[in-house]
Amino acid sequence: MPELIEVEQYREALDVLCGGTVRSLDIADSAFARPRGVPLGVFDALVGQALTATSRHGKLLLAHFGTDGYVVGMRFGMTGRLLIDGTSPIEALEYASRRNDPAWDRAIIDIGGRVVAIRDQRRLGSIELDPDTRQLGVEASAITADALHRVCSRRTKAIKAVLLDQRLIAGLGNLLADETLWQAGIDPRRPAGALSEVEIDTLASTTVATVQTLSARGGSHTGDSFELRLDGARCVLCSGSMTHDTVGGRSTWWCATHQS
DNA sequence: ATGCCTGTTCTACC
DNA sequence: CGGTAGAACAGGCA
Repeated sequence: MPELIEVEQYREALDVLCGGTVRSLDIADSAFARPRGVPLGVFDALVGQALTATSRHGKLLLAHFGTDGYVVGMRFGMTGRLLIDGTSPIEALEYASRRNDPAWDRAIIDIGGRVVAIRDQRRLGSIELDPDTRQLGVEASAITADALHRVCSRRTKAIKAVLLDQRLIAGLGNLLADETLWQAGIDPRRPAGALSEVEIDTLASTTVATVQTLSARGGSHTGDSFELRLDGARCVLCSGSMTHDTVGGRSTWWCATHQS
């Protein structure tokens, strides 16, 4: 997605509309709604409800409506953007088309006359009424060493796979995970449970710092290792050679020298 | 033309 | 229970 940094930008844009009332809600593509097969009519309950607050859990953007506790969850897949009156806090996503076609608007909500749209070329995002946030793990942007220790403890799968598992840690995507491990000097293939206490401490604080730094820079693609994601690249920290393989099911780049 | 891509979810299998 | 691999979803770009 849009990783948590981008979704937070979407949340801030949406938050401006708090106080407005839903005039209409249109989901253009029924396949975009979750859970699969849910009748689109359930979303009609939102019409007439006021947007009271916005929040975010990992990559899930939550819009809270009315006094009855309606919550709309929005996911943005690989190429989803949030637009308000046709403009988005993120004009173009890495790895997405530079085209910007209104035909890709999968859900449109009129809140107090302002038009909120989820524009998603690839349709890997979704919208859901009252999503179950208990399925999501600890928020990555504020993860503590204790929380990371609990998540890694006795787990045999690769640390990169743990960082990406939204049920364990919510918010990190492929770029943030690679950048964090690169900054922390940890090999993405290491079994999570084999990390030392010191490495867990380092990884937790590096995760928080990386999210903070890249947020200030403006996106998940602004990490110091992002430009090293190509064959033959040399690590800018130690001049070791960058390695590319699949880890945790995702394309992974790391420094063969200083990440151990 | 083939492979690749900031994601999630499902099945099959060990 | 834990974990892995592959496919599916989908579409544009190098």
